[in-house]
Amino acid sequence: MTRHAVFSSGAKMWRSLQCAKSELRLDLTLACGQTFRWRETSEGHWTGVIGGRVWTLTQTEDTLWYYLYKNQDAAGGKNKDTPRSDKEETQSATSTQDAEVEAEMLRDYFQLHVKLGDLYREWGAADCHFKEISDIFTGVRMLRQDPTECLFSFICTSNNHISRIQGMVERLCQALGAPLCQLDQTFYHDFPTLSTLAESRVEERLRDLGFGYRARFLQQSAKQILDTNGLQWLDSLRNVPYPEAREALRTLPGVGTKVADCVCLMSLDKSEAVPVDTHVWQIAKRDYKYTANNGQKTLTEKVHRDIGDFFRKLWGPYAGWAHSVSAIVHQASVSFTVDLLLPPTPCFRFYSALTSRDSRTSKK
DNA sequence: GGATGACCTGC
DNA sequence: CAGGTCATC
Repeated sequence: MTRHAVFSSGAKMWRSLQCAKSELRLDLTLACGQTFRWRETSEGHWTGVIGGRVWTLTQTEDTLWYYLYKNQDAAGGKNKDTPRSDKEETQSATSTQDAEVEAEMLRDYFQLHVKLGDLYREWGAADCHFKEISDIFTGVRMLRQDPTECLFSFICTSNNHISRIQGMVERLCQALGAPLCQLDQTFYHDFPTLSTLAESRVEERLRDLGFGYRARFLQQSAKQILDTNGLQWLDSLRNVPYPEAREALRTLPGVGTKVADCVCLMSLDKSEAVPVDTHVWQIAKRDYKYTANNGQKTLTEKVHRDIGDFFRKLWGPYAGWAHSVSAIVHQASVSFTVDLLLPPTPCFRFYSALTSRDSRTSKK
């Protein structure tokens, strides 16, 4: 049986690329709520799917190491769109070329061309609140996710909590995604395709899997994309301006302001998109003395826009990236293990300030 | 525009 | 109630 790869036990099978921890922290980046499928399979080792392949990643101070598993071949020609004859030969022949392609996939997924250190300096200079948390939470980086996976994962997030979302996305892939490989006792699947998600049986199937009312949103959004927009539509939104992409997404059932902004930011290259939820709104009022729309009781469309504009003005064109660093403190209070918060103390101040505020408001 | 309530499920 | 969306008033 194939095992999850561990770095110390087979280093020669691993490949690497240069990447400082200050530019990328795997643990924070993969567990901060922007993606729901990565798991820490052993200490410091993260296993997940990129581009239809299963990867295990780990890192040392200046290096990102990766192990790429071979997909189990679906015996009996189940894989209809990959004629195997010449593909396998070229694959085994040119391993250095493969390595460059693989490294490029990772650079793309982690957007390593964006210099996070420079951005942190700019955000810290413009915003003292950011400066206070940035020393502890370095290397929090926006992923460039597959738009389909991002969209349908985030449709699952409405009125929901992280632990349940993770289970739902897991079951979604297991039930409807193409099998990739098995490692230890775990089966890895690709994210379902649009055409699979659009099948009419899908709603009932997902209801049985505990998706609730979101089951219909998922199926109908997939169907609407295929029927009225076309297979390439989602990907093509990478090439249009942020406001246009945002409004386009909002025509889909189950996609409102928040989900549209998440998809724009996390998969459609809109680094200025700031997903605004009630928590971000509280932060804006408490930490940034945000006073516009003071009388509003609910998160209206105008409040969304104004708060987004507020942070874009504060943080600049990569405001969405900065937002995710700031939001991670909230994540820490909900789902992170305490050791991530350990060494420096300022973080504890922030952390306890936050949790005490939360308990106060929730008791009200 | 803005406010309200229903909507699935589970910890 | 949970990191929301939709229909309705």
